[in-house]
Amino acid sequence: MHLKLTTADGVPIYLQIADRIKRAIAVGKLKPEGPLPSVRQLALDLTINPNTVARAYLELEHQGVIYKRQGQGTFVSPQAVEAGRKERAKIVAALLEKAIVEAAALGMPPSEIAAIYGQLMHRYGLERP
Amino acid sequence: MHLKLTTADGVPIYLQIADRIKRAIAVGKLKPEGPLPSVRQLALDLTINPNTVARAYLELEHQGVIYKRQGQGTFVSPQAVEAGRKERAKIVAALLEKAIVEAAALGMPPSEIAAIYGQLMHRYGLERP
DNA sequence: ATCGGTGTATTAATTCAATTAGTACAGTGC
DNA sequence: GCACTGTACTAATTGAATTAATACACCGAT
Repeated sequence: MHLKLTTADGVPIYLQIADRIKRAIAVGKLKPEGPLPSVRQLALDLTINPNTVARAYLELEHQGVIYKRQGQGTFVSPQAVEAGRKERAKIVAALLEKAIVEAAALGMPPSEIAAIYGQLMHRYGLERP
Repeated sequence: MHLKLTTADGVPIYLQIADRIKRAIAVGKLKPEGPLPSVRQLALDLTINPNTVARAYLELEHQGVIYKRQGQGTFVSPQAVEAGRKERAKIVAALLEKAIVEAAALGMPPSEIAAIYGQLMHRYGLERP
């Protein structure tokens, strides 16, 4: 488990850890049911506090990407990939909802919301095939 | 100019002031080219620091809702209503962009983004006529 | 049972941004 | 020059986020 952390470029350590692990799973470096380094071990490697690693793991557990067995260790969840997909959907839905609720609160007509949405999707090349 | 401020329900004073003034304009209580209370006067009324009022005015100026004449005072911009509309669009666009950029970064296919968007618009009854 | 491993809980130190205020400065017009 | 306008700069306060210290609780093998 070789993680490279950029010391404080603004992104919290625990989020960096969580992100690296999710990528490792997506790429296949970490396989379902495979063990993650222990909280203490990873903390030693990175010269940080065990609690910081624990927090990263907690984040991942909430996302359903990993699970823990008390006294034994932490493992990649069998449905890690699918869980990652659902988590993505949740994040995006929350952001979209925020925008839509704000628009509605400001009295913006649906047609205008749709127009802005369409422009943005187009700008980022996200046309439907 | 009677503003009622709920002391620290979490919303910053300067934002509350800006909001009240925008509503006053929208409702017609403040008319284009009409004067706003001076920074000092309003600060006295509200028993707060002039700089706090100034900050609220700065916010509104950035949004094109008011303008200042040095040494004379602050006035409602002629295009205040239209400016308010544009400001709304900017806010909503920024929020939507955040969501779309995040979705793209997470590798979510456009069809899925569109699906979530559609669901949300439907949930909030924002169908196009 | 106890040892060496696992994760957890509680609390505190630190840092950082946001908010507000104190105070002194600068422009305008009578 | 006086009385009014907004402005600049600095500092106090607060509150949330992040990280760490340290002590606790669980598991499995010896």
